[in-house]
Amino acid sequence: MTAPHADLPTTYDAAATESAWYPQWTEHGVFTASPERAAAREPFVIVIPPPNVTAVLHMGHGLNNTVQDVLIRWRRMAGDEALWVPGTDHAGIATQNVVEKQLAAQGQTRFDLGREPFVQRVAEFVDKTGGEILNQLRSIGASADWSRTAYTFSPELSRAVRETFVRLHEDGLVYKGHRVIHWCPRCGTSLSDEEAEFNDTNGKLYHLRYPLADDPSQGITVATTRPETMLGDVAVAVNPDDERYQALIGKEVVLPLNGVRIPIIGDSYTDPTFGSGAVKITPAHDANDFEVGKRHGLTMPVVIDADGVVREGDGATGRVPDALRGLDRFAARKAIVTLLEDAGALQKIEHHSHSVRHCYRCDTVVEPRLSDQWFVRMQPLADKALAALRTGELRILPERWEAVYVNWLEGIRDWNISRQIWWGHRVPVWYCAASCGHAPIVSRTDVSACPNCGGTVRQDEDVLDTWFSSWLWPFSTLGWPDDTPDLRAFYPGDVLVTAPEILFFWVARMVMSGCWFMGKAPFHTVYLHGTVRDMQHRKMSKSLGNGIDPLDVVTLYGADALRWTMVAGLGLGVDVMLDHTDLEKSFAPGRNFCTKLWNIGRFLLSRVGTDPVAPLATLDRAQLAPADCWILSRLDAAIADCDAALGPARPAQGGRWSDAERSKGLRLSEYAEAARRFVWNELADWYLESVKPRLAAEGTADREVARAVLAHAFDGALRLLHPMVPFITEELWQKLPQTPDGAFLSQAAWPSTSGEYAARAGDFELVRESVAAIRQVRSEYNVNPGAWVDTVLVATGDAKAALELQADTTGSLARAKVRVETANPGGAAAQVLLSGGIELVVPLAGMIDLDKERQRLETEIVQLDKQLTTLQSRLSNEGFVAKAPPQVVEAERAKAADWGTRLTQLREKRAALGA
RNA sequence: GGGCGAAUAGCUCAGCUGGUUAGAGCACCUGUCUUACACACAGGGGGUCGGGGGUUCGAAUCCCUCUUCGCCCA
Repeated sequence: MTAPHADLPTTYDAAATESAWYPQWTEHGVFTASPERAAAREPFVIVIPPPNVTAVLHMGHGLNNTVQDVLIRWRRMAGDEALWVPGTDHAGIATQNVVEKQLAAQGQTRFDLGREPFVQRVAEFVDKTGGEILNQLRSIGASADWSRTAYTFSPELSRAVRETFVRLHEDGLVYKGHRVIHWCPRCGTSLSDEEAEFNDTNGKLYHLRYPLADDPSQGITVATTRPETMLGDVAVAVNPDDERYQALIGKEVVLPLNGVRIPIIGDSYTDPTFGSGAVKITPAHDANDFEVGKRHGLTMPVVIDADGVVREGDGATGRVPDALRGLDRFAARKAIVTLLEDAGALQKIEHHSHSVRHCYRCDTVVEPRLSDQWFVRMQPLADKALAALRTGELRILPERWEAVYVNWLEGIRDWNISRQIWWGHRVPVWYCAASCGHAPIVSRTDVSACPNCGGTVRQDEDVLDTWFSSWLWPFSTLGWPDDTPDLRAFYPGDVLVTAPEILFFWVARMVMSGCWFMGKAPFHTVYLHGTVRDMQHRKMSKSLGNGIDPLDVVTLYGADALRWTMVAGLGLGVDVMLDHTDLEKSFAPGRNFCTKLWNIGRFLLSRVGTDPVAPLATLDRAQLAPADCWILSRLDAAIADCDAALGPARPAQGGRWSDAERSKGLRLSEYAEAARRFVWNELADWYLESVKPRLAAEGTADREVARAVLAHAFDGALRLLHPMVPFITEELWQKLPQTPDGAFLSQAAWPSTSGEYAARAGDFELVRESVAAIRQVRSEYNVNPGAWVDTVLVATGDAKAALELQADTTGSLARAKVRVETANPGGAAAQVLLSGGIELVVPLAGMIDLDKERQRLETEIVQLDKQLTTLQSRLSNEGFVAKAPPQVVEAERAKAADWGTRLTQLREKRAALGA
């Protein structure tokens, strides 16, 4: 027999397939959404978490974007107008850092270039190297709508940022504040609370003794982790309820080293149980001290500058001894400790582990700094974001993150949005250079002259936090503030897929901005996936060197294998563990799955051929074999399982999640397993094997039925798998005889259940059970795998008829000559009791070991007897019968009857074998 | 320091509102190159559901407590 596709290689060539299909999809606009079409069907919208424009793809991106692609491909097939908006953000601090490093290599700083040329240089750098990650996403199959690629620093999105700033200012939510903020001396900018991350640090607690001004023989001891700030102390605070210190409130102490006299004050901020119970107050260098300072009207001398260097700043004249001036803050700490020790002011040093804020971009220890910054008043925004969750407009999966979200929003603090860098959206505020008295001008358009005096103006030097542009992403990418067709069709979106790390940075803020500016949350579901980790459960990172380059994986194993590995391992909120030292171990299962799928395809194409197959609907139902009904019912089950694992795609009613739906769906690993089980364990292991003889019977009507059912079942399998492994499924689908010319699996319909075959699936289950039992006997008796064995199935009635009809199938699957009888022939044989009273008899001439047979029966009898005893004691428990639901009692009774019958039969068999 | 969560087979995890003979994938053991696939097929072993109490006719599932981990926030 010459097979039409016999020339297909036995293993799948991922590289060739991937490079062939991706361009086909894009050329035919498969990924391009249309607002017009969205009028007639449900839109389904995902916006990408924009990677930094200079980022390169890592495993975290691989995971994140695979998940998004699975969802968007699923909904595209399901008939939604699917839109996945891709893009990047300009990553103010990170990108500026990169270019500054380049300059530093030439011995230059940005100040050598000046602001305009520097910004120009960064823009050129981004033009030249930026956005590469979007190309990399294509190589893992991302089906984003590239025609809508967005960038937070584009003119369009910049306009949205400016609109936002001005509108919030008009709403009274943007204001300029003077307070202690987080400052990164290395980046030279302020940071938001979220950008200043806590790191646990083994530090020291220094106990310093400050002598009383009017009696230096007495003093008060303060405990501090930052002795270098003592130069800027303006008070010592004690708790007013602390009896140890009450008498000292109102007295003055003298600061060692600079001789400044400062008061002892009472403030309940002081924790009597911490350290000595007295704390030094340095309002310019600690956010809490700043609040204390304000409450008590204290001065705020600055003794550390923007570079983290100790010197006399505002209000600090005479406070910094010559020996300390110009020292870096950490060098100054050492020097001051020595000086204090020499002065007898250092009482003791304790080990003290505490959390210290670090810059999330460069890991430098954050310096609290007193400065003027732009802030967003968050309370009104947070209220709306909380309401969105509470009303069910928004849900977060896994649900436990909802508590974290609520907790953060309830303790919301104002957001410092100004950054003292150059790469970013400049604050749209102008000041009259002539100081004519005109208030700062907050404007949507550039201002060139003071509206009051007509004099020149200067624009605020600061730029805005990058997150201040990305929090607009779900609508700025659709054209906002203009009322565009895209915005009308695609806002609000559906699902946001990201990692828990940016729940506050980005997700919560997007909800706020969406609710505030658009009146609706930007999505109904937040899906927070796990983290990619190595085998020691460490996060993959460049610095640890434990990363895996997704592009290496694509080269070695294919994009589909990468995607499969991600999705199959992705329980809800569960981390994905990968071995960076052994890619084979990590990705072989994905590749193996693809190979399996490929070989099913090869088999099908070689045996089914390319001749047209009858559509399933045209087949005479009476012609369907039991195996046909079985596999079609299994396909139904797989479809139902996949749907249940993935969906619902959106809330059923009124855009609000009901309690029943709220936690449902997005179980990607369950989806993967349901599809895998169907393809591998049902279609390949059973149906395909059972259908071989039928396909070999050239020219028969039954062959045509088998061809049609097999082609249909595989078609369904490919559809179910496509969102996960798009390349190989498209390649195989294109080869199926029933695939229409010019169609793409990427656009084919997601399958739906027929519900038609389940009732007739049971007959083939008899075969499966028989075959499994025969194989087990063969294995136990070490029957030569190639040898055919005689077997007898003992059954009556419908079961007998069904087994007779399928005797050949059973035989070919089990390598057995199968007879079906109404009575047990007896004699020396291996005997197995199947369900429904059916018996399997395998008379292995000369091989039967009676002891072994007795042992097998005995083992089963003992087990069943034990279980039946437990069951019967439950049934004889009056409490159980009286209080358990009737259907439960009924089910247990039926089970007991069933087990009882079986136990009797087993005992009869054993008796027949003799003692 | 405050809050949230998790502990189920060697590993990663399912097991929803209490009633199954406690499951899956991978790993492991045995056999097999059976003409789609050894990146495979067939068979098999493996868990007193972290410890201790309690509620209940009945607990992996609910409550308390202890232990150990993780995450978020200050």
